[in-house]
Amino acid sequence: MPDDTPAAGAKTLDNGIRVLKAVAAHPQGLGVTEIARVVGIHRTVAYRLLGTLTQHSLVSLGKDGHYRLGPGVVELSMSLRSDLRSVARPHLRDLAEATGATAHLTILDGQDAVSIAVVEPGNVGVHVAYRVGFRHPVTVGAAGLAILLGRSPQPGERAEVTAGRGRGFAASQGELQSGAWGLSAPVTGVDGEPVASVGVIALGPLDEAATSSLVLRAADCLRRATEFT
Amino acid sequence: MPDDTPAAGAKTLDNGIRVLKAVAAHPQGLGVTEIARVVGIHRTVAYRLLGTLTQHSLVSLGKDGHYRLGPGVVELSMSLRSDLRSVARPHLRDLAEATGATAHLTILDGQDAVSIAVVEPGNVGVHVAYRVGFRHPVTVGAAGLAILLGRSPQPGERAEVTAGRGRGFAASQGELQSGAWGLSAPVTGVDGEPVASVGVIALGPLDEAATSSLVLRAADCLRRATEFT
DNA sequence: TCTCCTGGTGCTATTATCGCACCTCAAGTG
DNA sequence: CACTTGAGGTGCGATAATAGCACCAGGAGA
Repeated sequence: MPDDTPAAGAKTLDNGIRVLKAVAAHPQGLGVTEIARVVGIHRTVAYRLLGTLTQHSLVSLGKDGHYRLGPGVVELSMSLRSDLRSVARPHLRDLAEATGATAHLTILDGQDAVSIAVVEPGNVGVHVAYRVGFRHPVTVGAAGLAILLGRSPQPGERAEVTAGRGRGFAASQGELQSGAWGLSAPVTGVDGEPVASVGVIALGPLDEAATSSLVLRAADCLRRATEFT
Repeated sequence: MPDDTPAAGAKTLDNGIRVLKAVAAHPQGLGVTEIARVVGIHRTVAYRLLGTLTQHSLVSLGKDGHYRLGPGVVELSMSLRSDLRSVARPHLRDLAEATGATAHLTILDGQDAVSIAVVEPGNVGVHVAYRVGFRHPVTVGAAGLAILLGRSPQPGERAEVTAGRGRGFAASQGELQSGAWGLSAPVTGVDGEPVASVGVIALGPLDEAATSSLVLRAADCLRRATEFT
């Protein structure tokens, strides 16, 4: 279902990554034969690939003969944007506590927006559970739109982007999840290029005036905190 | 330095993963030539590999021509032990709040222990920053020792393991980090096999009686919460 | 017992990969 | 300004790694 990419430069690596993603997509574990069928490769090929992946702890073989994702992947993801993320975490925490909503840091990847850090408020009983690694089109939802705010105006862009550019933040309601309200602001890098966006998600309408000032302040802190790198 | 593994089943995949890890190890970004030198492969090989990795969003090419880790890796790590992790998070949060120390969930990978979830207390000014994905020998530190508690007695095991088996938890002091005190308990799976350990890390001596009961209770909750899977 | 499906393993034809030569471009350097 | 040096990027052939076959072993179920 994912990865209908026709071909890649390195076939073996490509197959290996597809195997890895197949394993990741099935938390309950997959056998060699199943993996081969899902990925569309020969059983023995999958076998070898899994061996290599196992050596790197990217997958691990359970006693039931099923492969599951291994601890190596979190070691990798650790260092992704560790600068941005570690800098962002305290600000996200403050943001979450102050607004009582789920705060998140989202970056751009191609045509998608991907959340890379989420902090949920501790003092609120019910809140939006926003997952780290959640991927969605950048043109949908406040988090994505905020990143587009940081870019120079594009022909054919959504009206919300053009409108939000003056305000400095983007707001959305129910675009990614019905009932969820979002408000995000862009974080630009040293050269003014869009890097990411910070924002909050709540289960109901947000006080735009109060929330936006908090979000904008967090975005500003992040921008200044990362401009030394 | 890492990965002195002589050979793996699939050479191309192996090289690709090495490239990925090399990129991960240098958050400031690496050029093609540098990557090739670090990994020990030809420049053009690295080039192709990076192309494939880029297609899968595992790495991304910045405007400065440097490759950095891409968002795809967090998507992968999302689903690692998502059952255990999502179940554990609220318990870790409780543990962190109750003890005022950093709570963590650690799993076994070969001869190493790897932390896969960490919750830091919110109401304490200074606390131990324990990183997700931190890897260390399983025979060092309370987190690793606790996992060994869950296993059947091994010849030559550390005295602390044998001693701790009666109490049901392991404690250590300054093994991984001088000044850090740890206390962990094993989480066993349905078949009694060691799955992981939960514990806390603090900057000073822990009240063993009070802390251990909290940690043991968290471990018990986890054990029961995961036995349906 | 027999069958069927699974995991696992040598082995060779074939195919993907490696590494060379080559090009472009930008930054130093005389 | 010409020259050098080092970077990224690309086409192509020989070679080496891989794909897929045949085959073995074991467990579940009929």
